[in-house]
Amino acid sequence: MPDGLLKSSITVPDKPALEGLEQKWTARWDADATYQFDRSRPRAEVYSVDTPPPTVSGSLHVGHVFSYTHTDVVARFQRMRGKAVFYPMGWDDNGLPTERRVQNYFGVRCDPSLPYDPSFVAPDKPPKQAIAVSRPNFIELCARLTAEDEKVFEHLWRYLGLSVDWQMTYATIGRRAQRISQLSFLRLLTRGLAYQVEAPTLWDVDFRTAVAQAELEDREQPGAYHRIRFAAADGAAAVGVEIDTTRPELLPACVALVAHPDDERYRPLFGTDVITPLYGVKVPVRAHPLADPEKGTGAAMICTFGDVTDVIWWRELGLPVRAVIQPNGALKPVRFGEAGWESSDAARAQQHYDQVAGLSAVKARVRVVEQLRESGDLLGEPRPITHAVKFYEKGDRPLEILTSRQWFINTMDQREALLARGRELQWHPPYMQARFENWVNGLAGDWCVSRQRFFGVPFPLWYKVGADGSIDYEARLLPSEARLPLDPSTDVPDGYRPEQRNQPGGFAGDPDVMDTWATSSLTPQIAARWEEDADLFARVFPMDVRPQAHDIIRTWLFDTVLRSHFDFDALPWRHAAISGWVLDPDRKKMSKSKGNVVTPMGLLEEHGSDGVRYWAASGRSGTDTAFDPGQMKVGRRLAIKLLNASKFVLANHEPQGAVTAAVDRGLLASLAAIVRQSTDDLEQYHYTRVLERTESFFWSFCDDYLELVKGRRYGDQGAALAASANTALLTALSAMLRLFAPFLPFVTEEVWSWWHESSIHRATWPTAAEVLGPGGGADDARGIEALQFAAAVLGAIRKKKSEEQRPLKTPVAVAVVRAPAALLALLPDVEADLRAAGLIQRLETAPAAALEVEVTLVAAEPVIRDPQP
RNA sequence: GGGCGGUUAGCUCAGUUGGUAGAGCACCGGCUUUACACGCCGGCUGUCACAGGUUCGAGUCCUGUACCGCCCACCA
Repeated sequence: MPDGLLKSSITVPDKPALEGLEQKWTARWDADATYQFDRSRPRAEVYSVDTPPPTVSGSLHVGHVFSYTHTDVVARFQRMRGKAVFYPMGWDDNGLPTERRVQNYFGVRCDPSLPYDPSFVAPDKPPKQAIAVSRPNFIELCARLTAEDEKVFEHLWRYLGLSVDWQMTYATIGRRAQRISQLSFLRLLTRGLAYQVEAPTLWDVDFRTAVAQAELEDREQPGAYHRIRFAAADGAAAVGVEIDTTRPELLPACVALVAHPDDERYRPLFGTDVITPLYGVKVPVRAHPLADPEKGTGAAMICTFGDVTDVIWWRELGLPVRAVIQPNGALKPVRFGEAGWESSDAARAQQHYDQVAGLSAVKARVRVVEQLRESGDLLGEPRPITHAVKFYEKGDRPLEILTSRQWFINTMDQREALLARGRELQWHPPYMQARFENWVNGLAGDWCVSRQRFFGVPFPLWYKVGADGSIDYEARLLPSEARLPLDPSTDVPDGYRPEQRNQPGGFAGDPDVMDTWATSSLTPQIAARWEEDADLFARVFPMDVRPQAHDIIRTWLFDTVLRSHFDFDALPWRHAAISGWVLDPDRKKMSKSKGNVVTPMGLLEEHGSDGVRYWAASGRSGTDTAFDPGQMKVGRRLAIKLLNASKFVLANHEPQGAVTAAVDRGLLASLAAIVRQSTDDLEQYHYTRVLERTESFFWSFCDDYLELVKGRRYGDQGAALAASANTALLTALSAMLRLFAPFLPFVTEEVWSWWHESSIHRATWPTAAEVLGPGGGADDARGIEALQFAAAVLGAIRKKKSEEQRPLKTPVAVAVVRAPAALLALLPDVEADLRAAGLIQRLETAPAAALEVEVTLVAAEPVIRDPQP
């Protein structure tokens, strides 16, 4: 029984309505475990989804509703195709956004040096002065707040009708995610694919943490070129070098000047030394091909570190480090004259520097410029410019580059292998693969995965502390995998006692947490319960699809491919379904402020979940889509129409019998073709076409077919032909509802329940053979033509009535159908239906080259109007 | 500077191997038609961005240009 269990009798409400369907059916689906994953099925019969875990510290906006609907449509289709759908839901509650939200919400700040206070209770209202709490206390607050957020999210997802298995949830800060993150990391470490190194690192001075290349963004900022003179070291006054810089405050960090090897202006100076203004520090003039003769004066100041190019020069020219920026962004104290800070006039240098030490970069810049002006080393006035500056995407101040000890995961060596993985993956739409290749080809360094933050997955290891109390980072103490997850700030390495923490001869925990992407990149492993539930893992991994938006191809998609490549030497999924964004009507990305005005729940309540899903499903893979409440209204109308048309079809379903009438066969044959195309399209993630075609078919079903068979189904042409109509109606309705079910889960379930015991979402996806029934295909081409012919004649009659502004129930005195002989030959098949539907009293035919219908209406009754006063 | 998409009706968009330009919305007109007034019927609307080329024939294929959007790189 493809349709599921039939009820013993059909019950149709008098006035079917959409109101309340969301509550009614979400409760039923939950009670019936309609979307529960059947884990008895082998991998070949499973369709598994690597659902994107939304960031719970943010709020859900229209874009989420949009893209999650796409995934749900495909998941529902696969379920109806007979697959056991593994459709988990994760919550991304790990990382900086949560930290910030918790700080503001509770009025606390994390101080990792404090001990855990089990009796700590957060105040009702956040105090003005933030309360310092320990890392475990802080994490408890994070967990508490995210748990509340997750409830709100889950409610919205259920209301939207996502067919998620709510037994299968995870959180990126949860125990499982921590264990898997740590496990994968330890294995990478053992294989030499993760390593720790002290090196220049991108650094956010507000969050005081390292960040990764993938988390950068450019912002246009005002700045200025300052031309500064460096005197020659040997005192030859005529010789000096002028440079342009936008960061004069880094002058004390200058370690060399650089120009292009072929630049004739500077060739004589290569190998000589110059003296920094203000500080009198001797720095060499060097040659490097990355220096651009066209920029500024052609010579540049190399500082440790002003930008990424400085790092390259520093490394390739073997220059020393002379760092001045501290982790908090302020200039650190420096003693001129000491090693590394030798000066030709240490007292003068110190006097200048003391005025900027402790200042932020921006304030120091102002002061340094004043000093340069006073000393006469600033040539001309600063020339204002606007230039792009690198920011951490969540940060407020430009990134600095600091030398620090960080963990990295090897990526640069894997480029070729990753490009091959990208080609192996099936992208929807295919052109999104180019984004991936672009990113891989543009990688500038290995992935920095350590963050100097608190609410994240800790690195699961310790270091030995030497007899002198210093940490020996080479002497790592690694736990056994069985101990994971663990927190080295509270857990103790094997063979040590808690009192030995941070003591000479004892141990110290790694202080950092992992980049949130280092955990998110393991979502397939987390959802599939890697190394915990081997049976489940084998049934769902590698997964079938990763749905996600295009802006995080460089992060989430790339990182996940990388981790799976390392952990399994395989792709984590076969398909990547890339969704677009929701745009404001003015074509800008839907802004957060606007997203908050138009809340998803408000939209769902106003237009109905089916109406909103209808709009969402009109957005093709990869294509940005305009926010359009008009389409939601259209979707809602479609849902209402489904209720009413279904009511009509089911109102009179007896007798049933063989489908023999031409238009009936034509209807089912057309529908069979749609079923075939829809199945193919959905297999290829082309869901928009399926909705369009099905909708278009459904409207012509209502407008033409229903009108044509209205009389016959009640027995006007005898029981056999009534049976033909009723069977065709019921067959078509059943198939259409199932075609609509992935898109409009609520209204289709409601209608289905009028005559079925079980859920439409567990029903079998329709097939062409089922729709055509026994003997299908015999006369179907003729049937399709007959139906189209009849609809065309009916349309001509309506047009005439409309033109003459007469009611549609006006009888037709004479209808002359002129058409080619082949068409006219179909007339006997449809004549009775046509006469009834068009109220045609006399039907004549004549041969003609093209179809043309001449309609003469019966004379109108004289209209008697009351005389106007 | 490199890459990727886009440009079709007032708006949002389809257009699948090249064969007379489509849908919905909006707009206009009409209709109480026992499934639906949360409805029904009908109508109006186009130099398919521009310029070349291939072809009997181009929205569709090729070349170039312009504009819009996104990604990346450079940013002394």
